[in-house]
Amino acid sequence: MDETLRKDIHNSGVPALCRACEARHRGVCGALNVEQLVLLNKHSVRKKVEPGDELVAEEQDISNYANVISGVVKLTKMLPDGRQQIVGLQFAPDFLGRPFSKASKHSAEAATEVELCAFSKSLIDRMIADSPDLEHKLLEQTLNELDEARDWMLTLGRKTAAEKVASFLHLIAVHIDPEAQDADGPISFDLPLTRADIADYLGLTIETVSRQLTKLRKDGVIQIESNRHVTVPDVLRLEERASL
Amino acid sequence: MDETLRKDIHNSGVPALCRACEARHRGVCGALNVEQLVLLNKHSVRKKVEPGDELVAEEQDISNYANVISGVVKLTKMLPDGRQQIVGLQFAPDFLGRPFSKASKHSAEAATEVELCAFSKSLIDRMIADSPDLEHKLLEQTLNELDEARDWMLTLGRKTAAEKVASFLHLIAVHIDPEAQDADGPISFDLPLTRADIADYLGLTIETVSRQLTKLRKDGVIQIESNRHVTVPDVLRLEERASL
DNA sequence: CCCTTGATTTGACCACGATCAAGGAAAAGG
DNA sequence: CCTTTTCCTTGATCGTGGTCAAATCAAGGG
Repeated sequence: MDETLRKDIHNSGVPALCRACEARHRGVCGALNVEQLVLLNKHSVRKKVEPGDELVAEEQDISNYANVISGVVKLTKMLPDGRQQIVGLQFAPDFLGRPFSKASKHSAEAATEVELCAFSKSLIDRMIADSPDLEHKLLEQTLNELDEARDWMLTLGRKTAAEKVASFLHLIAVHIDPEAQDADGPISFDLPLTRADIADYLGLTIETVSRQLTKLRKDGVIQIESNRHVTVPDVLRLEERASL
Repeated sequence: MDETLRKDIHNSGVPALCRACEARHRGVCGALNVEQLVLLNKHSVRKKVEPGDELVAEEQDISNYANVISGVVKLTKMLPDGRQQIVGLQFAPDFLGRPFSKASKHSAEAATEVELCAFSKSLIDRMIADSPDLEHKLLEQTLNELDEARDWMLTLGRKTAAEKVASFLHLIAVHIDPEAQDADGPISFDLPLTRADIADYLGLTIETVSRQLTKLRKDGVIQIESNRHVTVPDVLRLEERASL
């Protein structure tokens, strides 16, 4: 009783769109009070973008930030001659943007269909300046991204192709279903990336990715249906293959 | 006149050790007021550690943070079977530590002789909690480290051995002498890492690193004296070799 | 239904970087 | 000083993963 009442009070004034939004619960918006939420909501817009759509180009000036509501965004970097590397994946409810810097150091592109909640950089920058809670939340997310980036450096620098592909599948499995970490039942999910994207994420070619997936399938570590849907009967076996 | 007077006032009360400290000017201590500086100084201790000394072990609980005063610290991760990857290098006046997490996700080891200014985690954590400026500074450093990590992922995933070694030399050159970025005169420096460390940073073997250094030397891109001292006559040529 | 288009798989071959092995050079210790 | 140890270089050979090429599969569109 009291419980529900308090919840109502707490939600009163919260913009409708925010109420069910993951960004409000686990993302940066969780650091905002009702007043700030209303203000931000007034200047934000929901967008749906298609796979392949570019959100921010490398070196481009940033005018907007966004929260990922659903889907997967890939952050990529390119060498002058065109070789490409995916340097990060952002899932809901990650914050998308680079505070305190005018230009982005990498490009951001929708890997799947993506829903965004976009808002102006200047407004957030102002809110950051006078809301320590928001800055704290950003620091936490950034530290987590740094940890993930460094984990991935180990994968890129020292693992074999077979281990890289297994590591990738494990990473996706865990991100799609955080419970999968230590579940012993089978888990299954759709790959959010094409073979070409997977190759760019792992520093491999698509042929090698394909061959290693086939190998995992033939060895019974995974099942693949229609190229995108993957089932992992035993996460522990996958982890072994990934040298985790 | 007025200038120097103000400076005196500004420095009055500042602990002697901090006055000439880089961490105070470019590092996190720059975000502290005199009072905080005095408090921190009272609970901090300068240490000198030798190359190879381990500062923080992987998975170990963290009880201390530190500023790097001089020298280079390498952050490393290891696979169960012993393969190792350096996931970051910290130079003065970088902050060393992982706020908001009990255990470290990587090990930290002195690559050269290193001077540290160490202080207790709990004190800093409390100072962070009520000093938005400090948290802001930490966020900035973390964002920069994230950018660097992602830059390096491109190097690890997509560059050839030759390009990796050139990229490493360029990175060190720029870190030792930030002006080197666009200088056209020759620059020279001591390598802070052994061949083995360079290999671990680049995801290569020491043999390959050695061969590529020899190649760069024979091609006149660099000169090497007594294995550690490197001279780069033309930074632009090095950048070309690094595919920057 | 067939044709087009793009994504994925598979095969044959090759090269880059790893591995194995030895020798040389520089620093450390007696 | 010479010895020992560590670090670095160089050479010979091997194998993983890249390259090139073709076949197969899946999804729309006419």
